[in-house]
Amino acid sequence: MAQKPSIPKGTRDFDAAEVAKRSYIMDTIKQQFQLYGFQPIETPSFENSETLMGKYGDEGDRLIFKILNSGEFLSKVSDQDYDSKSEQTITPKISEKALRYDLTVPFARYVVQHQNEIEFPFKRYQIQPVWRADRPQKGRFREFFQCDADVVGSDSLFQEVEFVQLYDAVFSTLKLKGVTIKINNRKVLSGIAEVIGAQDKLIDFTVALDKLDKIGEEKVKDEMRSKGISDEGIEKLQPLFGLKGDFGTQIENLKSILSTSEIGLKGIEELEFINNAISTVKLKTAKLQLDVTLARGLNYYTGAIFEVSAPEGVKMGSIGGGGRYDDLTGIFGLKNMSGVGISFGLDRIYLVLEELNLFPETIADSTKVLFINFGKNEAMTCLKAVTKLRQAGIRAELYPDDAKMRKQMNHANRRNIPFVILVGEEEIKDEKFTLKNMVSGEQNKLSFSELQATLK
RNA sequence: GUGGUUGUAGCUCAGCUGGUUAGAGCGUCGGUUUGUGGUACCGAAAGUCGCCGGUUCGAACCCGGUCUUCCACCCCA
Repeated sequence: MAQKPSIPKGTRDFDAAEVAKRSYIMDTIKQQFQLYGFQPIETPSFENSETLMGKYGDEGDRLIFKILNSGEFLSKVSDQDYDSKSEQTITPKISEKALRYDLTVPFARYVVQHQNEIEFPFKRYQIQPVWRADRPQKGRFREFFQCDADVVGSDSLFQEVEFVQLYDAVFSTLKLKGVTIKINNRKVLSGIAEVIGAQDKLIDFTVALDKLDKIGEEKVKDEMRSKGISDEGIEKLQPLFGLKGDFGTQIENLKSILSTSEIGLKGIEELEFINNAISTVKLKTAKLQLDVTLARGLNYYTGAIFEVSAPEGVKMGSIGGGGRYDDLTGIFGLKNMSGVGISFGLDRIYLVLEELNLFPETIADSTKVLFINFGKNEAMTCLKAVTKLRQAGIRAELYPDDAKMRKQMNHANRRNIPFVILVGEEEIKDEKFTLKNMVSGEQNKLSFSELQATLK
């Protein structure tokens, strides 16, 4: 046997059942997006490198798939650059395009590029694959789908409120109960950094803080020290590590910690507004939780930060994330355009639904009736009937070969086709069809109109 | 990018401290049953033991490299 073909690391093939389950999730998300007034757009799978590079930090640049130029691209590299063997020097000279890494940056590019045609505030959704040159592991692939909804052109916090509702609506519709929508605010994090005298180390500080529940208080402090945050600053953080309780209690504690920070108090005010609004309209099944250690996300979040974690007991990274980014389009030259958005991780939601057995049984609808093939003449009669049934909207097919009955019946079984029809010499003579129910085993000789009525 | 792990028939996996013709279950194909499936019984086909190299009289098994799988770290959906 020849060497078996394969697909690249971190990619997958999907069979019919998997496609059906994925569509079920996608359709649910799409339906809610539309219900909330978002319009679909699509962007190319690859962008100009400069659109993507530098938008996700150094770590992100490493994970972007670069596309090699066409033609004699090496001849454009000078001997000096070539000899340098420096990836950073050579890559831009041999690669001018890259696969999209997420949907947010291409969206920002889209908004800037089409700013004169867009009616603001602009609400769009986008469901497309993205690629990351990451090492695969649980719930992490090199090709995966993101389902994003974003609004640009409005500072209103009602947008944040609606996104919390949208998360709740989608997961409730998917019957995925007990998800936690974690929320934080970049301004609160900035305020804390300010209070401890580490404004300039905001990213290092937040990345360390984010690991609190994973590596524990002491190691977080170690990491902060190693990044150059002073001991007295870390001392001031102490109340933060013990921050517990419901939304309101945490808010009150934060107010005293941040009492001297204008920006911190602004962040608290925003969180309070969102929480109050959600308390008023109520969520169906999700929980909204304030998590001051939540600091993930990209360098461009400026206000709210969201992350959705799977119900307790399911080992899975976040199944959604998002936030407010005041300045994203600024990178592409369009100022004063605030945006906020969220993303659903389709592939991870799939794994969670699978693990909890939450997919409906009936999503994979296949052929309803299979005509058994007894030979050319009989098959011709069947073909006419198949054609008419299809015109009536009934999924019907004819077994293409006059194989042994056992084989044909087995085929119907394996594909879960609920009915077969047998047409032999006798049926042709009587102008009847023998319909067999593959579940009960019962069978009847019917006229075509009776047949059609039964299958309808 | 770092560390660990996995690879044997179409699928899931056995295979002892290296030792003759590498096994099982499921599936496939054929038969019992030439127009009646799911059950049962009988039989058959099917593997360069991931790939390349090394050690050895002898390698699925030991060693090195490489690819792949899965897991953790970094980071993230």
